[in-house]
Amino acid sequence: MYAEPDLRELPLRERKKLRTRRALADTALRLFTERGYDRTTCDDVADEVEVSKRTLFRNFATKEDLAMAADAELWDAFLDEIETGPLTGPVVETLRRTIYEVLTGLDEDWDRRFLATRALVAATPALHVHGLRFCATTIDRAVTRVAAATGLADGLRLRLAVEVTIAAWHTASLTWSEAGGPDGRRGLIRHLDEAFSALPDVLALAP
Amino acid sequence: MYAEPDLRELPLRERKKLRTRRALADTALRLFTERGYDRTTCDDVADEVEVSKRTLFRNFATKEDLAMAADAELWDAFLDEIETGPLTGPVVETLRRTIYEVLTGLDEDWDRRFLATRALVAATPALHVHGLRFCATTIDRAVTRVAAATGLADGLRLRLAVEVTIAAWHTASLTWSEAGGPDGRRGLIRHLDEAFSALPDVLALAP
DNA sequence: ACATCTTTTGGCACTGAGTGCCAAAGTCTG
DNA sequence: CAGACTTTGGCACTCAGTGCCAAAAGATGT
Repeated sequence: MYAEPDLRELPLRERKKLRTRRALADTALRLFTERGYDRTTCDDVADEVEVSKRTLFRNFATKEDLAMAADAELWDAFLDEIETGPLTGPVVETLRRTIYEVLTGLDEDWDRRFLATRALVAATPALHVHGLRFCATTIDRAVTRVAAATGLADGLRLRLAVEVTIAAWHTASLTWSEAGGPDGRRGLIRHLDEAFSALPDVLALAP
Repeated sequence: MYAEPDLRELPLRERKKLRTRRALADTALRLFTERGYDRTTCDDVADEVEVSKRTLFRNFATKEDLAMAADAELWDAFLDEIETGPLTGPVVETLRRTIYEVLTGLDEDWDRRFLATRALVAATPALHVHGLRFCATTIDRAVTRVAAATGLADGLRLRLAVEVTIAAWHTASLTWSEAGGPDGRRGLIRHLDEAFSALPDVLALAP
């Protein structure tokens, strides 16, 4: 569903639109990386793709969204999975499993783009925030979904569980990208394993 | 230090500047709440305070900062505390204690402003993100500081500890504000107690 | 192949956030 | 009160993002 079975089976119109969208995201990531996020305007990107600025902003609501398309793919897929898949067992464990499944189902090229995005974010304070945006809205929707599906009424505990999961994700993706993103998504999953297995002892962590 | 012993002891120039800053933040919070964040321009705020837009942006880097001045106060004080105070015992426990200390040391009026800010954020998707920004940059700086002070070299575990603390904070402040912010900061602290004491069992939370 | 309906695009003018610059005003020091 | 220093105002500017509508292009039925 998120792999890439979408190229030749769609009506021409949608195929073109999708191609434009990808060209925009790819070009943006490249230009932002080469010249810097702040020193690249949205017009630059639109020009390079030979598309009007208006079209760019119909595909991506903000410049940040344009830069973080890879993140959006991940979390969209995550929410899709959560809204359709089964939810049994401990919440944190379920969410963790879902992340793994989503990760392995993503586009071939996703690793590279995601890592490049991390580098870009690390170099761009203004973007730093928006990396969290996906996490935040995803948390909200995940909480709603999990509450509905499991009947867990304890809002505080449930939200805490989701937030802790995201904390683990966040930490893992950071350490992974700081290490240069070794071994693609398999490496990322290793860092996730590390983070999740570190969780139980975190409260006791002391100098 | 963050109470309010700053009114009559400062040179006139700084006193005025501080007053302008506060007027801007207060007026902004009021106008944003009354008319809505998106339907209030920065010029509106500047006009109301009878100050040029240029001055507004010398005091607050962005419109978001203007709206979330209360958050900034909290986290600035938190970082100050962390950079000067002692750091012994379990990291999460220390950070928790620091939050409590900072909370009790804040301005009289802080409760009201913070709660109003939460309501504003809840009503404004665009702001939703920036509430996390303080958390994020605070996490980074806190990690650095704690690492330096305790000699904890395990970046992953340390960051995880800080992130989990912030997750608890975030959850608590949300449930507190959703409950209408009962009992001011004492109520907030109760929610924090709840969140922190729920942490150990969160990994096992299941339907 | 053609007319028609629908979706997408381009281009333009506009709002609003945020910045650089410099002169004017205000504050501080002696 | 003079001169140093800081803050402010105002203007012109860049750039992100939007509303609008006409033109282009794909889809559909005959």
